[in-house]
Amino acid sequence: MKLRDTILQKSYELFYKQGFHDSGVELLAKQAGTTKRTLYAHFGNKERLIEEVLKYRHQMFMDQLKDYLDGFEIKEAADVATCYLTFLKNWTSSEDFYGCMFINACAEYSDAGSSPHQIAKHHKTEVRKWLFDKFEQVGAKNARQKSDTLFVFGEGIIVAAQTGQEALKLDPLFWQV
Amino acid sequence: MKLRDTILQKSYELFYKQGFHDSGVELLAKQAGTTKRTLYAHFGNKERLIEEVLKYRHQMFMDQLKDYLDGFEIKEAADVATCYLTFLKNWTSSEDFYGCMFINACAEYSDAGSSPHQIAKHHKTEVRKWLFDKFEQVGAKNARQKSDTLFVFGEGIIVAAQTGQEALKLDPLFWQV
DNA sequence: ACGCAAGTATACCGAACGGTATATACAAAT
DNA sequence: ATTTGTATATACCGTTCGGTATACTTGCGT
Repeated sequence: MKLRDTILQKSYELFYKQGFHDSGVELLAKQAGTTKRTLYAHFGNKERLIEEVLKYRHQMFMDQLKDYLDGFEIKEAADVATCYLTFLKNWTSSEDFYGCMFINACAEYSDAGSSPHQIAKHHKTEVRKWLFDKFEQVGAKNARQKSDTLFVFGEGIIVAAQTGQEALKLDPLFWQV
Repeated sequence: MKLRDTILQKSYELFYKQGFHDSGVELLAKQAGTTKRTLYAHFGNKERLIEEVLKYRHQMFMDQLKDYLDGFEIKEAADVATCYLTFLKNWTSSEDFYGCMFINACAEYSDAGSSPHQIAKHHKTEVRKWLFDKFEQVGAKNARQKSDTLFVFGEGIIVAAQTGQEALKLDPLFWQV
């Protein structure tokens, strides 16, 4: 694997676990098995590294989501919802779950003009769009309302898991309009 | 107003806008119109200040929620949901909204054993409990399921707003079981 | 065999970090 | 009138931050 990709991946892991401000460049380089000098040769500065890591994570997430959905037969609206929710369930209950990196990025970079915030917003917009397309593909009525409701609910599930809320009793049909 | 309370309030504002790691003690003191020496005399260290600020915010939030609900006549389950959702709507669309401070705290302190994380978890648990009580008070069926569904949905609305998702078309009856 | 790019190692920069020390000002309480 | 508590101002501690400079080594294509 290219060193650049190693830096990206290891930086992703550290940023995800420790947050952006709390992850120093010295440590980032060490985790990638390289030095600050090389890291700066590849990314220029920390801000650019963060941007690249977020784009890397976005691609990873969308690929995982698509791959997961390919394993199911999606025939109607209910399938989209259950599939997306089980995907999130698997993720949020996994060992190394520390919330959504993009939500975390917005928490650390509240300025809507900052690049981490913008990239995070873009990611969420893409997910929302993707859900809408899925509902449209199965010919669901009120696709926009269904997808937005499912999206918001998904965001809630992610955050509830991050804040340690367990044994949530949820209405399995909430998304039906 | 006591200086200690001024420090608490100003620290709350700075932490909320800039995050915890990015807010230095020097600046925190300056914003409160005092010095580091005095700040440390009151709170001992930054970690304790963060804890106090989070507890301060928790109290503020619960009070606001209760005050808001007192302005409505809650007769049935639907009233609880619409009231909570409009409360969130007002908040998330306000000028100085930078997400939920407790979610942000969990983003910066992913370690579940850290005090910011624990206080945040406690806060969410209290809100969840509060919603459950409200549904019970109006004699709603499946109060637990209703309250948890509403809670998760609320979390999603907060985060969706923070990540810049606009014009969400939501099913207004999602919470009905 | 050679040149050149890529990576390594290490020392260093100025600035900011959390935290402390010392010494002073001032108002209220006794 | 003196004590006491609270706040002030300022200088400083060691450490870490993001970022840079210099010099050395390695691997690969020609």
